[in-house]
Amino acid sequence: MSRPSQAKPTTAEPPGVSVIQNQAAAQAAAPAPQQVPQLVPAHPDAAGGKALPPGKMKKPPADKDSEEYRQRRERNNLAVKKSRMRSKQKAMDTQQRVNELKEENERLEAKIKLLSKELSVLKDLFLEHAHNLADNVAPAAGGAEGASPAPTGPAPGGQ
Amino acid sequence: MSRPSQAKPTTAEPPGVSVIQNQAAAQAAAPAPQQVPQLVPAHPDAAGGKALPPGKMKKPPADKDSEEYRQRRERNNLAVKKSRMRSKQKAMDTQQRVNELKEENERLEAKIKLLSKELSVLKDLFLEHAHNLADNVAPAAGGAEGASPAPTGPAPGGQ
DNA sequence: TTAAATTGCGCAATGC
DNA sequence: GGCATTGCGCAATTTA
Repeated sequence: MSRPSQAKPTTAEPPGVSVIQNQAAAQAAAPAPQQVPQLVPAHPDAAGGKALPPGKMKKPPADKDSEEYRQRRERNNLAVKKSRMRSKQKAMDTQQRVNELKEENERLEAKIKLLSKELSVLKDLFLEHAHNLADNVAPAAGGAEGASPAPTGPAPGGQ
Repeated sequence: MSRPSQAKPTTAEPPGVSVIQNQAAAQAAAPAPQQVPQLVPAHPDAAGGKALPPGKMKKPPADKDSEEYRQRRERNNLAVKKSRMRSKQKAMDTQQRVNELKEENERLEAKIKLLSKELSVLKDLFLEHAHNLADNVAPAAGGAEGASPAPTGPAPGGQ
């Protein structure tokens, strides 16, 4: 799970409240409040003059103590959480979709099987009838003409 | 791939207190050294005397300078990467599966449509033939011979 | 230009 | 004891 010391309500915390402050508060009773070691990376622009539209370089490295910095961080943390939740939800939805589609496919296959069977039966009937006609109408073959029902057809219709 | 030299300040924290720890992330492609304060919960054993099985408490606070610590971290980072890659791969596979199933679905539906049509045609032929029989056979009670229309069937080929 | 969303990454807790 | 998962925060990037 996550950090035990961090009380993380499912609902988003009110804007303007820092998580770090929450944690600090959580152990406020404990002595020796620690201070954040702050390392500020060198300003990127130190190297060469950027060829950008006049007037503005990149960004100042964002002071960590800045109120605005904390605010941005917190907003981003929120956004990240949201994004991740969505991502997970989407994954689950996709999985579910797979299941649904699988089911649907089985349904369709069953239907195909049924239709095929029906078709096969009808075709057999046709053939049988055709044979009967042939036997009755064109009795060219010498022999009994009235007795040749041809009981079972050859079962046409593959698939 | 190997970690760039990460200068982590020797922030030795007193046991039993939360502290903000620095974290650095750097990539070869995107060199952007970041020093990120991270919250570390207090050592759990700090509170009261724990009644645990003999001889073993939980863990020593894991010296961040320790060689073994760095090794563990690095291994874990590797494992995390691997796990995440798998996770993403799985998600993509699932998505692909959805696509395949959708395709299959369409195929099946088309087939059903075709079979239905064939069936419909055959049934119509049957009906038509039945009518013809009724028309030809009913009025003349004599024999069942005479004109037998029975045009050649459309010979619907399955598949 | 700014704010939100996404993405890669490391840390730590926890599961196995 | 070690790898695998998971939640989380930071920061760089991308998108709107």
